[in-house]
Amino acid sequence: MEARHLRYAVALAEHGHFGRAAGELGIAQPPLSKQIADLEREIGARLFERTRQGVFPTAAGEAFLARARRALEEIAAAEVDAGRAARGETGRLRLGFVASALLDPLPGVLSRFGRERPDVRLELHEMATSRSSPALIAGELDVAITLGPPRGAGAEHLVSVPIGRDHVIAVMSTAHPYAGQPSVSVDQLRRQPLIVSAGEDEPAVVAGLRGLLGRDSSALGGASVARDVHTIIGLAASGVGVGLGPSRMRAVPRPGVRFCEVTPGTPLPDLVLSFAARDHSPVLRAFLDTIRGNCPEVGSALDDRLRSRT
Amino acid sequence: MEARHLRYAVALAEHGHFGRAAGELGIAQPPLSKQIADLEREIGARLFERTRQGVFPTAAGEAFLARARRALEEIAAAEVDAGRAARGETGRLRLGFVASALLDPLPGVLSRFGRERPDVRLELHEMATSRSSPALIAGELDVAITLGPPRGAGAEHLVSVPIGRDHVIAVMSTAHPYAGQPSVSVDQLRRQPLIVSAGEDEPAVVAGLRGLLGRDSSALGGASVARDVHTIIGLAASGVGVGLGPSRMRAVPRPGVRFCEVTPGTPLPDLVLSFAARDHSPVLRAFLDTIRGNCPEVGSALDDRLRSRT
DNA sequence: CTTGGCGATACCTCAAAAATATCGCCAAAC
DNA sequence: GTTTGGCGATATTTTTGAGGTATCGCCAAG
Repeated sequence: MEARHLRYAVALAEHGHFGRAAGELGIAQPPLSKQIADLEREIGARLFERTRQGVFPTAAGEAFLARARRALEEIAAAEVDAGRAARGETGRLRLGFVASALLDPLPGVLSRFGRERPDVRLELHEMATSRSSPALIAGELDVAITLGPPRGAGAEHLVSVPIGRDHVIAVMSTAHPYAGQPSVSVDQLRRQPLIVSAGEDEPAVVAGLRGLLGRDSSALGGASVARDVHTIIGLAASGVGVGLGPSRMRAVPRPGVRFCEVTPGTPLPDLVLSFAARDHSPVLRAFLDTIRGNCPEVGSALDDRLRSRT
Repeated sequence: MEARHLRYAVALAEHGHFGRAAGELGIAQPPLSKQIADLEREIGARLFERTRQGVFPTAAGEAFLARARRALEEIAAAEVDAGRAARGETGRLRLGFVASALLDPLPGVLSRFGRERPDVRLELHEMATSRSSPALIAGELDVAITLGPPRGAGAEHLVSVPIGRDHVIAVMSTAHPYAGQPSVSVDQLRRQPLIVSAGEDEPAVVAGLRGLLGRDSSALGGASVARDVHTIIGLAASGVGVGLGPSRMRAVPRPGVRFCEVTPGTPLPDLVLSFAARDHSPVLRAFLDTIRGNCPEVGSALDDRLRSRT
């Protein structure tokens, strides 16, 4: 049995007349008669009662038509759904990201993506840089935002693009003596109680600080340690000391604190976006477009990477 | 889009291999490749990813396949449902009947029909003989059991068959003086307080009784009147008098009463089954078969009527 | 009795589904 | 390195069957 039989039976039931139903279907009457006859032979039962007053479904016909209409709806929906999925309007995107990405690029990216693709299910997983690459390679994530490019086995199957430069800045209470300065120097920092992030979560930031303060970083030894930037800012605001962290911290709105550049400027690992080179999913594509629109630093690097992948 | 495309796509997804899917479908590989290509062109999106490791659905393919499977299920169900409806295994039967039919043929008929056709929805309507025929003609009933054949406008479009003869019998308490007799005579009845059914519900029975007792039926004038046979039997059991009613009363199980033939024997109108001559519904057909099996008096009369109708 | 409308039938045409043969590609084996 | 084998795509032919035209048979209305 073919979808044609369903369409013809439904049209015949709607018009109650072979000639008019055939006209509506864009065919002549004899083929319609034949197709209905074939259908009835296949079912093994008369589906329509032909009378002078018109053509009416039998009980078997009614049972058939109910199913036929639903089948046709499913077929139409199959075409629509597949098209929407192909255009990336529906589907799922599993995003792994380091917590600091939540400060700067993610809020804008996510809200914009959610507006542009309301029917895409976003699955967000905050995770350390080191866990993202294996998850991408294993197919457990579709896209990841990490600190620095992915490494480890299978990293060559990933495409990655820097989406945000970063460097160390200081944060302190507005009441702090240095708060009036445009920037603070390393020498000044050495004389301060410092607050830094925990090494395990963001080893790159800690390494950057060590580089900044010099090998003899006795100051770091006595620093307070916080697990995320919100805590660093909170401690700095309460006057415990001067906080050090990624420039991304500026995105946290908080009265009573001041952010300062640190001299000399000390770069931190880039925020990097990566995904499987073989993934051509349209949802991923749409997400990359959103990233490009929201991260000015991306530029044409992403297009280059997309063009050169397998 | 045709059902063929759905079947091919589902088979391809199941086997992950063009050649094997084609084999399973009973076609060669090239036609399958072409049909899938056509389908993808119609949808406007690639539905399957061809890799060295096998053929896998894309996101669009998954969306399509989910709908396709449901559509195919509906199509299969359409065939099954239509077949079942055509064989009268499902559907609806609206039966109008006089109350006295509930005494004798209906209990057996209904329980047997319910066992044989568990998925047919039975709609039972107790109604007076005079209301059944119009309801049949108007299409509000599928079949009716009446006292005597249908009359009135449109009755010629009905087929009717007697399914049970009937005559007047008496019922009395086992303590009654006549209870030991094999039968009671009209003369004996004239000397008794009588209990008869109400005229409006079963005028035919009352007419039969008047004929039995003679024109000068003063006895009837003073009779007690009950609206149904159960009341007649109940009153007779309590010794109020002798009840008169259709022989069908015997079917009511009740200790403490005795049923007697009345001499001379007085016929009552036949119980008649009728239905629309143009109704060829298989459910009706099945019901007629059950009637035939349960009512020995029907014999071949029903077959004759079925054969001769339009 | 005739006419007209409707569905079925007969027959033909042609599009397209499927079969056969072959190609191109890539990975694994030698 | 070359070869081989497996797989999907392509080219070409064959065949099926969907659809078109002409016509029939039937019945009800005029």
